[in-house]
Amino acid sequence: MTVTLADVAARAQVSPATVSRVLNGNYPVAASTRERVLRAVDELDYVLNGPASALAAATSDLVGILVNDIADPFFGIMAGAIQSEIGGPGGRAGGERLAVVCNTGGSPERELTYLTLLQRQRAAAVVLTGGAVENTAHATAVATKLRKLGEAGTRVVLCGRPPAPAPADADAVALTFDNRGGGRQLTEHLIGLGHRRMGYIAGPEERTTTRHRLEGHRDALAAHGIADDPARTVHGRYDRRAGYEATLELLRRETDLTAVVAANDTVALGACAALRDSGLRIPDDVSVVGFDDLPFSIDAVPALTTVRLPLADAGARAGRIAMGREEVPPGGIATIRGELMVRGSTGVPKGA
Amino acid sequence: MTVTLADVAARAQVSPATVSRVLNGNYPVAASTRERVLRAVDELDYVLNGPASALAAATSDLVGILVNDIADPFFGIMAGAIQSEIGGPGGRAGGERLAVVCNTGGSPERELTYLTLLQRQRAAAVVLTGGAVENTAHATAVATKLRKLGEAGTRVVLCGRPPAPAPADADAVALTFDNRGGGRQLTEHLIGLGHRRMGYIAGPEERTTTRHRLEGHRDALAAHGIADDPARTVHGRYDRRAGYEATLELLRRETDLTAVVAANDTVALGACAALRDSGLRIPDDVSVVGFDDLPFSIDAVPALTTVRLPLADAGARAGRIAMGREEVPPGGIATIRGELMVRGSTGVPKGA
DNA sequence: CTGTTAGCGCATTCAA
DNA sequence: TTGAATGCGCTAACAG
Repeated sequence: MTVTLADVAARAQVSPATVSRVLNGNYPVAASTRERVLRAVDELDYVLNGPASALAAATSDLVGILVNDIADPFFGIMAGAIQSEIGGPGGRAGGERLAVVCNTGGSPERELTYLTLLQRQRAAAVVLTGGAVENTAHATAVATKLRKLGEAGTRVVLCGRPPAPAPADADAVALTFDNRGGGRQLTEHLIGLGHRRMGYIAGPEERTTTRHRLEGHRDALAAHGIADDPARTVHGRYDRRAGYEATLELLRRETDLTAVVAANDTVALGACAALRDSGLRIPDDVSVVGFDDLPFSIDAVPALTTVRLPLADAGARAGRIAMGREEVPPGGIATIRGELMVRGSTGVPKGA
Repeated sequence: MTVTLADVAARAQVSPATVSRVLNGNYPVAASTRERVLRAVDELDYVLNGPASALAAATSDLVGILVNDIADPFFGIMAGAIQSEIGGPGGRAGGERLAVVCNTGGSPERELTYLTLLQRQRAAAVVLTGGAVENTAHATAVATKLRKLGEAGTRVVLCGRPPAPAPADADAVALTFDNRGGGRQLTEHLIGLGHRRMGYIAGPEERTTTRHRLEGHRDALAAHGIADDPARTVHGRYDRRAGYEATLELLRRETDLTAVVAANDTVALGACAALRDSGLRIPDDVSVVGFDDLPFSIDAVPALTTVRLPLADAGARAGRIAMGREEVPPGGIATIRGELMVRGSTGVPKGA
């Protein structure tokens, strides 16, 4: 039936252990012996049995990557970067690690379920990307789960997510984005241009990313003594449609907004469409800003003013840390700042 | 140390076999017994050992998804859809299945490597998305590998990729996009508007998707007696930058093009940027068309005329077929047509 | 450097 | 409906 290690050993006239050593390349093996083994492997077209290997070694070569939505480039870029760094050194089909991408859809239950599934697989590492759900019960459950994973030898890295609460501290490394600072920069840019009446399209409630970006916005308002009118904030999903509808809603509530601050670039695109469909010009009538600087943002017309997050770099770094190939930042936490990209979608307000 | 099946069995006062049966839900177990077992599982916080389970059962709950680039929404959307369909009941131990996303970057070697890795994991199914590399040696190698996977019980589905050559026929189901038809539609739309001098920005050579779309374009030209000037075709990667540069190159070669046909939407965006930077207006001076209808395409200004591919539907269907939850199309092959979306980026040529 | 010996934790016969 | 026994294929001590 299927070829096993023993078959290879027999053909190469060595013991199974030796074959294993050659395949894993972790022990010294005589060159001639290795040669013989590899030839046998080739001749028999042998493929290692992953599960058996994982069982015996008590660790697998799977790396879990949790994302909210893999169809969203924000996550796709990070996932791709992580995956590019988890491969091992071994050129041969040894040393390679597989990325298990888990789409949580932002659901706490699914997040937990996937974490359990990854625990079941004895994943070598787990990287959680993007904002966390802000729900104490859930946060605790996740932290507990992460601690258990860590205890079982799974390296845990948070990428673009704030550090988990205490119980997980010990193990989990966190690369977090400075969403608050980015939010502040964007709104300050607008204030600097002269804007005072700005609408804010926030992401879903109970999400750290949503809250931090919004807080940055409010920080900027407060710093400049601008009243924060609650009617100017609307919550919605992180997608184009939400941006479109939220913008219409904002316009309905207050017709003389001079700027719209969107929770991210995708939402901003929806906002632009809504403004355009409402007969408003960008930035002449209304300025728009996004967040993330996804690849398509520069191609919007006018190009989107936004905050660039180094998603690929962050993902790559998370991947290396997950593989123990990069030093853990001091305190296990690193804050990654965004960079304000001023482009055509923002200008001085109409009256100015 | 770690809790095992035996521990649960001891606590529930049953045999390990019974616990296994409860967990897999495939055998009849008395309700009261099941109750007791589940309670023990909970109390001990037991998590099944995936590798052990996979070893014993000779099959895992992993599903491989091969993509060229997970950061590209084209693949992200399909991957997400596939993943959403591979869970569900009918499965073992919880019924959940994990998606192993493999980024090949379009490299034949990596494609083969990942296929081997998936084979090693005893993956329950493998879905290959996107166009294939057109290289006889490689195609044969892949086909051989797919056959082996199929023989080992792994279900193989191609999604957005033409059927593999003969050796794999037997097992692999293929959901292929009608790239040729889509390409033809786009160019015919342009010809209908009066265009005669069209530049074509193709994807990388040796890719089925590239070839089919280009052939569709040429079919349309031929059908209307328009000469196919080789100087009007430029090859490049499937990204924005390639579109930008290829467009500049086309403009350099021939200054009076009235339209640019891009290999896909991403490339089209780059083309739009290049045209704009060259002082040309879309569609007044030059019309532009893309392919795929990715989410951002409708937000381009002007909105992109393109061919919509039902990526999510196709992915979902591929996922269901991979799980044996949907009937295989007759002959194992289904062709999925795209839909022409006429939008603002195309208009009558300048002279007309 | 290489072989021998034990399990890793679970699913599944076969009996009962 | 349940239990006892067997082995899935491999790795990791421990010798030699």
